[in-house]
Amino acid sequence: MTTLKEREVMHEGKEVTTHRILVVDDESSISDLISTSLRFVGFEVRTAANGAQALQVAEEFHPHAIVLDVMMPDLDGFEVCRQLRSEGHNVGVLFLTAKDGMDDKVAGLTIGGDDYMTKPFSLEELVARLRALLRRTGAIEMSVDDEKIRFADLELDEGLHEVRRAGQLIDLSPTEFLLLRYLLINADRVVSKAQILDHVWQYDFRGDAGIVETYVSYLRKKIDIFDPPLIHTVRGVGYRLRMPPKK
Amino acid sequence: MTTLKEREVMHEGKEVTTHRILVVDDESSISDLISTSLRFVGFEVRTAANGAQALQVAEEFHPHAIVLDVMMPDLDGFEVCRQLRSEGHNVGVLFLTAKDGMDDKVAGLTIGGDDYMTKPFSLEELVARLRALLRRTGAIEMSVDDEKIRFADLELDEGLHEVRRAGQLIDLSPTEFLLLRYLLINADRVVSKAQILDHVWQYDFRGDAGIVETYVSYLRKKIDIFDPPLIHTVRGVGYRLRMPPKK
DNA sequence: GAATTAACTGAGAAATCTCTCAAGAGCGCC
DNA sequence: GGCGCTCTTGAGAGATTTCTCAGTTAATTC
Repeated sequence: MTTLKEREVMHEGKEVTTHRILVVDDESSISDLISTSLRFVGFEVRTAANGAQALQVAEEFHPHAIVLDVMMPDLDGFEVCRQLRSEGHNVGVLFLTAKDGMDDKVAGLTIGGDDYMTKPFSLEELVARLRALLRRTGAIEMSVDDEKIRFADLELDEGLHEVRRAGQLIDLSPTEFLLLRYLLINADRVVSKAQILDHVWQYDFRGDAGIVETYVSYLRKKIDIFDPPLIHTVRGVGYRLRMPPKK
Repeated sequence: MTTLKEREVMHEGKEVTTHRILVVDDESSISDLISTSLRFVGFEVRTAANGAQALQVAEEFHPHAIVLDVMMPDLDGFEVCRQLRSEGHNVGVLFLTAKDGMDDKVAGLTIGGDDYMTKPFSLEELVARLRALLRRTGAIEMSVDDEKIRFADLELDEGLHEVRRAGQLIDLSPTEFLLLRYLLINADRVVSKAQILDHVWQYDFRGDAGIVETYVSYLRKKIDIFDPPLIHTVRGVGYRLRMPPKK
């Protein structure tokens, strides 16, 4: 998962701002998972284990965005958010909610530039949503073109959530979309099925890598019926998006 | 197996950083095997026999990467990793897992720049993966060119997992790839079949050296149908990659 | 040059990996 | 609840890879 790094390389020469993200969750396994992931794609990350601490850290860290668990022992996420806002922190928040129980309270979370995801989530999606949030709240300025990932005649638009091959619109399921996105971000590089599983599927997925094969198969039927085929298997290693090699 | 040394020679004049690797495994036979191997290719190695000790050693040794057995009597590998990360050690981890029994827990191991291998593994592969990990986590800065090993008109690209002879792409099986890599790393030097067996095959392989002959034969059919032949037999001793001697 | 030893190669069995398909579970929507 | 859609899982066919073995060829020794 090297999204930001990728962009840094693509834009070499340009100055690249590193964005500060505050991750707030009382389960350390979750906040570790998230912060490791975000650090790796190039964000600067600070963590807090509860609401009070979150307010404290935000004070001096001035994050560009916050990943905030709704359910916490002391202040809940909503309260933390309210206090921050009232103190003038105008920061985008990506709420994390448990799957069930509070569908009602969740309504209204996205009215500002904010967003929310239910646990468990996929790390690919977390990064994508976080980046979208930074864009909406103005922390990142991006041209429309920056929202597109291109490879050969394949084009994935994150903003529009659209995929085109040779200009032709292709309808993908959410998982297919994430999978293709991951392959595109790692274009030309071999990614193992384990990597795909870890990044594209929800972090608590306990099935085996067979599902990746199935989805690659779906994807091929949708985007690789064109010429040339772009998804290549590297036997015993993984998959790779590439132009067919000039033999 | 002298990869790093090789590079040091290639880059003579340049200062070469030695990387610190922490090896953590409770079976001393394994950690000896690994640490001997890594020391030989030029890393600085420290070992720990359990999780608690690993944390302790990491504290003062500040490794660039950790080779970490998942299954250990006290803290398991995941926990060790979590504690390290939460203490701010931003270090890449190469997890070692037993072949069976924990396919489920394996999910999540490749988050960030991390990677994992199942026991038993091949030492060649361990080194290759470890180097890839150092590259990904930024502990080594490498140009794209450093990922290529060249000899004559033969070119092996580790990042792309590709081999070309005279510019022409050649498809190799995983074992063939590792074997060629080993020969390339030791270009111009004679390597015995025993050495090849020890480095390229899994460390618990119990077959005889005949298999090396078979694989050299496969390799010749794929890369040495060109002129000049590069894989030469040194009768009674081993094999050697070289330009044919001008008689 | 005959005997001996080492290396090469082809064939085939076994193991592994990949792809595809299809049945079934889960979910949201009407 | 019923319907349609997506996702999951498992099974089986097919392809590739790995390994062993044995006959053949090549090099070395005497």
